[in-house]
Amino acid sequence: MEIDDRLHASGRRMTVQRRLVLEALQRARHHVTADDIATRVRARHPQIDPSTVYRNLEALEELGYVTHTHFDDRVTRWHRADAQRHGHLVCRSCGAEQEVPIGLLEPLARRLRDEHGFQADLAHSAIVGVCKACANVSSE
Amino acid sequence: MEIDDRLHASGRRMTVQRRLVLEALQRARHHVTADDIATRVRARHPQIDPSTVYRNLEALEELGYVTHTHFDDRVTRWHRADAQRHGHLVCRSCGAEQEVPIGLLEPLARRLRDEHGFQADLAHSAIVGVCKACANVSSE
DNA sequence: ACCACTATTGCGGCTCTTTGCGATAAGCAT
DNA sequence: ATGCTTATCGCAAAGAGCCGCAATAGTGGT
Repeated sequence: MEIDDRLHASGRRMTVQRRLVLEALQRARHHVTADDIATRVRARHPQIDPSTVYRNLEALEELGYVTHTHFDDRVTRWHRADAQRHGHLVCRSCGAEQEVPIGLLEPLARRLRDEHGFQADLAHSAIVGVCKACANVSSE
Repeated sequence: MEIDDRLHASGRRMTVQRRLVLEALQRARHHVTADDIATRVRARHPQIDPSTVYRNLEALEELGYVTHTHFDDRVTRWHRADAQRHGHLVCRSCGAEQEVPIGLLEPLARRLRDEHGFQADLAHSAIVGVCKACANVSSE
């Protein structure tokens, strides 16, 4: 189903602003912040308010078209929902980011579901820790 | 080792402000926001600036005396580092919070360590998902 | 007790994000 | 095309957190 139809089906409207946010997200490969998007959109259309970008990301997320992930610097990053789902590892020492297959996180998700009835979304927040490189340095 | 000594050993000083932040954290049982602390401290000592509280929490964290955890709302919560470590489950639908024993998260941490050399701190960010109650409601 | 050194503070200001509100403009019916 | 309803927008302001800077005050040495 087309984006426009999905918007309409949920009682929303397609606006110029909405389309621009969407396009910016299409072009962005991965993990961009709302501020990034706002900056890109405003580069060509300065009259568009940042808050509009934030609100549109939210709307598009409710529609299931985009998703956000929390990284450690408490910055939210957005990407298209059709991208391959994956977990994120972030090093608290050097900031390096690494992606891991979602399957790796599955066992924990299953256990939380079985033992607590909790349907965890383990890709929603990055996993913070110390990466291999930094661990080696600090143990020398 | 006493807090004062640890401070000195790291080239820091013990100040009135530092002590007040520390005391506020002692009294607070769990998971308070920096703003909570600031408000409590400022109730009796209005001249203490909020930014000082933020800086002190950071300093005390580097010392290993306090820790912070990210919940799903973008507010960071702090607690004493000597408290029992545990994971957090947060429902994205109703906001309910639940604690789970850290042991539950261990298998994943071990796997990340073994397969990626990554020392994960799985208690650092809350795990977001849908709690049992909300899952039941939405499936009815 | 006094000094010098510098960690820390309070203040002002700035960034990123969210929210309230009146104005604007999609999308539907006529 | 025209009007109506109301989703959405732009703007202003607030909230959370951070940072630079000049003034203040712990600390260790004399």
